Amino acid sequence: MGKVLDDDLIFLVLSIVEEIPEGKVATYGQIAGLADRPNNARLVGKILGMSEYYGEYPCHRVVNHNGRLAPNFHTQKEKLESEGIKFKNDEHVDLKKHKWII
DNA sequence: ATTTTGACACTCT
DNA sequence: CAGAGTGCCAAAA
Repeated sequence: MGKVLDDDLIFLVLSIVEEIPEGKVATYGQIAGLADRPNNARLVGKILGMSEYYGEYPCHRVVNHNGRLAPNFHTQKEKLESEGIKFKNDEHVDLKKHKWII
C-alpha cells in the first residue's frame, strides 16, 4: 500500500468518525491515532471542517482533548445535548462521562 | 525551498 | 481553570 494522504486519508478519517456511537464523543488526537497518524490531530480538524462536502458524518461528536467544542460550529452543542451528552460548562463536554472508548 | 496555517496535544506555571 | 510555550506535520501559499 502506498503513502496514504489527502483523499485516502479523508476517507479513512471520515469512516472512523462514522463509528463514533451516539451519546459518545471522540477527540481529534484519538481519531488521528486510529488513523495510524498519532501526530496529525490538526489534520483531522482540517478534514472535519470540509466533511460537509463529502457527506453527512457525525462530526459534532469530535472535540479537542479538553472537551472544548469546535469554533464556528454553532449547532454542535445542541446536537450533542439532544443525544444526551452532559456539559461541564458552555464550551466543554464532560469527557470523563462520554469519551468513546474502543 | 521556505513560510504560514490549522475544528490539535502536552507540559508547566 | 486559564495562558503561555513547545511540539507536531501535511497542505497551501
